[in-house]
Amino acid sequence: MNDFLTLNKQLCFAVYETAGEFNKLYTSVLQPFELTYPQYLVLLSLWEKDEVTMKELGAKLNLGTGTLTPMISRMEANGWLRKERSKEDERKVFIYLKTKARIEQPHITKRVAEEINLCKIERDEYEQLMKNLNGLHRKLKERLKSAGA
Amino acid sequence: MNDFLTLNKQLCFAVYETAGEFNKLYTSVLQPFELTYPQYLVLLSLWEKDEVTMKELGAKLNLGTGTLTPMISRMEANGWLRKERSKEDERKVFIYLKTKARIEQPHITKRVAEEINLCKIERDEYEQLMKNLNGLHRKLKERLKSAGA
DNA sequence: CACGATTTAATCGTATACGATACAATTACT
DNA sequence: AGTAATTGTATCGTATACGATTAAATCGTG
Repeated sequence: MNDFLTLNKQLCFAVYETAGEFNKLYTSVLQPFELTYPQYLVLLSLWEKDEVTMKELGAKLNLGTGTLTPMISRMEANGWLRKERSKEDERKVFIYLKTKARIEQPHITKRVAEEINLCKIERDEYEQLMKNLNGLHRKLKERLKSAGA
Repeated sequence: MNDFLTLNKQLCFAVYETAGEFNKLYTSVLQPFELTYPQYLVLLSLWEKDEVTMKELGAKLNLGTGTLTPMISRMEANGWLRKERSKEDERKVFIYLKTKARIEQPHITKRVAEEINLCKIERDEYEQLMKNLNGLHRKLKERLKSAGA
């Protein structure tokens, strides 16, 4: 007599494999721009609000410096943005988008929108998922915080 | 005038960061068992159906051999399972759980259940998310398939 | 039987992702 | 003024995750 839920009934696995599919879908769209999926998320954040510190960007994307520092360095090497250490507080590093990111934005946005449209996700389905995922995300975050993790 | 959706309204980012939170939550629970989150998903699959081939396991978890082969090798080295090449078809490698995985199952399952219960996810919220995520996952997979990816 | 096509697993190189640690800079306190 | 505490970034080691490639094994066809 098994007392485990099957893999297919685990919410964590549903999120895990959906995240994996999103990764594959975006990777295929972004490859011609020589961007990875997480780098695209960085650009999304910076297109919305440029000139932020590494700390602020990390908080926005929920990523530690172990992930963010090498990623930003790669994006700088590829000409998307530049880093500049603050004169006022030398602990802080500011991120600035370069013109390449500005120029490519409409192209990238258009291609991504086309691809997402082709998935035929209904608007109410989208909104309900957003609402439910945000609720779930909040609960997980609160549980992690109160566990002292 | 910006024509992009903000990061916080992107479904892909909601999935991305929720997956990240699940990873952190499970990692903290599984660390005492010296298991990682993806390894736990492997065990979940094998507890449900043991004695499968690498191909079958990869299909179940939606993972390629570049990810699965080293992961299974690490789990073999840590005593969770063993690999055995088929005599009938030497291309195939079978995976068998070892007693350690059987013995530890109730302990792991109990700890995970406790932790998930502490997240206070309502049953209807859970079921609605599962339904919606499975629908989304199917659409993404179909789009990837028809794009020849 | 030989050979091409296909299948399965392994390997490789690259990019995250994480937690721990180190270091430099700033802030707070005595 | 000196020192401890805190902050912010970088580095390190390990574990995925992916797509491309390689190698061995099997299958199908002539």
